[in-house]
Amino acid sequence: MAVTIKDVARAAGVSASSVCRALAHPGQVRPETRERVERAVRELDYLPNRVARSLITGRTANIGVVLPDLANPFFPTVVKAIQTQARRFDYAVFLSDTDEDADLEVPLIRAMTPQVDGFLLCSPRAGDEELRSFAGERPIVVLNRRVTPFPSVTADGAGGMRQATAHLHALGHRRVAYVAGPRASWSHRQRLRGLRAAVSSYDMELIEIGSAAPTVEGGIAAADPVVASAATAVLAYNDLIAMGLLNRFRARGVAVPERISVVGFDDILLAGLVSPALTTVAIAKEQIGRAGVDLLLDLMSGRPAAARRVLPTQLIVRGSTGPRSSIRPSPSLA
Amino acid sequence: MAVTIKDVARAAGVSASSVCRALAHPGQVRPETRERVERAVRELDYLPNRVARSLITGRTANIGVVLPDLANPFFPTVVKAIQTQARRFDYAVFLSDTDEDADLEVPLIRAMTPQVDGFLLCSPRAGDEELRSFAGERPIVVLNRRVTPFPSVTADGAGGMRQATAHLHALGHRRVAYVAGPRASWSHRQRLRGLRAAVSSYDMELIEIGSAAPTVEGGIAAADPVVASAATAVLAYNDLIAMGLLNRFRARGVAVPERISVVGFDDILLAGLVSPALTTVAIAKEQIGRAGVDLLLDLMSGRPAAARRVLPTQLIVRGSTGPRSSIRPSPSLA
DNA sequence: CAATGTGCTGAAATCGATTCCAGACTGACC
DNA sequence: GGTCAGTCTGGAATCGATTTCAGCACATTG
Repeated sequence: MAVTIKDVARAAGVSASSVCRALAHPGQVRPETRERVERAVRELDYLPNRVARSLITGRTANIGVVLPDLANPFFPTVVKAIQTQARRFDYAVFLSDTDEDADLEVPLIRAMTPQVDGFLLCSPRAGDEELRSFAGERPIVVLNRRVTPFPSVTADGAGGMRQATAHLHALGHRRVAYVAGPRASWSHRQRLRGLRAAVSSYDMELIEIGSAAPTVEGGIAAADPVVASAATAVLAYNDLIAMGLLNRFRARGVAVPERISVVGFDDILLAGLVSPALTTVAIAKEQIGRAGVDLLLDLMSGRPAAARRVLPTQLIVRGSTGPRSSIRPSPSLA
Repeated sequence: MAVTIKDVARAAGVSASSVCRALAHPGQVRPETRERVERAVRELDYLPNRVARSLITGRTANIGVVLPDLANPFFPTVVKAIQTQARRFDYAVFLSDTDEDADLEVPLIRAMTPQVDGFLLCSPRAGDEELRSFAGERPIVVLNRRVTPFPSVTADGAGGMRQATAHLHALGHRRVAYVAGPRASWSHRQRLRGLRAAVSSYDMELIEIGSAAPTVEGGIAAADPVVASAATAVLAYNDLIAMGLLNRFRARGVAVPERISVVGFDDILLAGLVSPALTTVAIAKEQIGRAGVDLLLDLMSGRPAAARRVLPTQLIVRGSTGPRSSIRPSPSLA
């Protein structure tokens, strides 16, 4: 059985109240008492039970993290940053993966509520209204999405798309395709908006290819429509889709970047290691996690912090993009 | 404020005890009482506070997961499987990333103890003795390592190395290098043992290259010593190291697989997408997570289950391995 | 020397849910 | 109609830690 405050009290010859005070408010007890308690704590290897404490103080020292898919390398990086920053302030992390199922989000959040002091919702898929229903309950910070009235941390997706479009335009591309991400994804909508604006400002043509699962498989499935579209460059909602495209292009003998240029988004760990290395828009994933924790801590300690942090994105040019038509498009295409 | 059992009791016109009974032991209350309670529960949207419950029942319905590095794609896959299986039995997951710091493991486990019913330790780095000190406390299942007296789920690393070695031998390789993983890693030691045995049974030569961090950077750093060793094939502790090798080899113009064959371990998500695609030993990562949860559930419900599950591994041959010396080793090498 | 104040301490209440126990009520049976 | 068994309910205790409150001991001051 675990050591409780009573065991310490008995060992130190004082009451439980004094043990508690000695640990939580050392100034309120006599030095001698404090020493006896400290000795007993050391001897018994006592660690206060956070669960019991949380019933009184209402503070669990846990934060809940909800995200759509841990298999997408984007999220582990964010979670790791969250972990690291949370630990610095003595918070532990409760994790829930919804497997891209929007309907699972609300019940999961509800179930976690009593065990956490606040939530970091990473790229939540549930509707705005559903999320808003939690507004009164616990502090919530939303990552990679904006939902009034919650503070949020997002990346400048539109800016990233602008950079990518400028890059492709400079390489001579005039007809580009976009492989869309999940419709429920705010990031997707934001990126698409930015892309449309950039494309039209350059007077380029944009072909939007269905909604793909944000996975390698989604990219593989989208590859053939992309080729059929006769675009000379393709932007993917994220790196996994882009890698799926690369994979299918290679299998079909569609040369990258000679026949078609490919741009990803996120700059996940292995984006630079595929071949050709993936040109992509980098997001400061660690910063998102860190900033999210910071905002949440502000919120939980009552500071206002109704902020919206937008982090810059940065185009990383690698081998998967090149000048248009080093090779002529295949004749079968208009 | 959240709805408590008292609110429900008041709304239903019964005592808190009856509310509790109506929900937990429906047979013990009159049907009419049960209905009134159920109606009140629905109207108030009441959800029992798991934290408070756990103080009495000693059951938190949480399981703790501790792992060394979420940035290694191997672990998110395992964690996702754990999540999925845990949710099926109504358990939530507490996650802790130790950042490969063995000294962090013990305090983290201790801190989590009161909030979880049991632990899944993934590839723990702490010493056997330290881990054993938790033997009395909470049920523990160890993944990717064996520590008496805990049940464990491991992959057959030695078998995987045997398959990989046979593959390389069949391709004509006689002098192979191994890029070691973290010394504290049980998997590393197990794989090395299997590799040594296999290599000597084939009468091949083995060059062991220092201990590398199990990351892309670790692989990049190990690449030059590998080239200098004049081995015609290299096995890496894991896929990340292997990818680092591929990356550095390409940068140096060392052709893969012509000049040197590369074999990874784990078969992480993107192993098949790099170029050349990585030959690697696949581990049933999802099965490890699932089996771990199953074992832990057995343990937590008092069933004995002092089992050691060993899952098979499977060599996946891709483009990074080929016949020896399609190109002669460079003359600078013996 | 009494009155007032200060510093510490322990008992008791609290958090929310659960469980044990005693008592109330119903129905059956003699 | 009275007794007994059985069913159901509410009150109280419990889990472990925290906090409030009252009281004790000692010191200071008039």
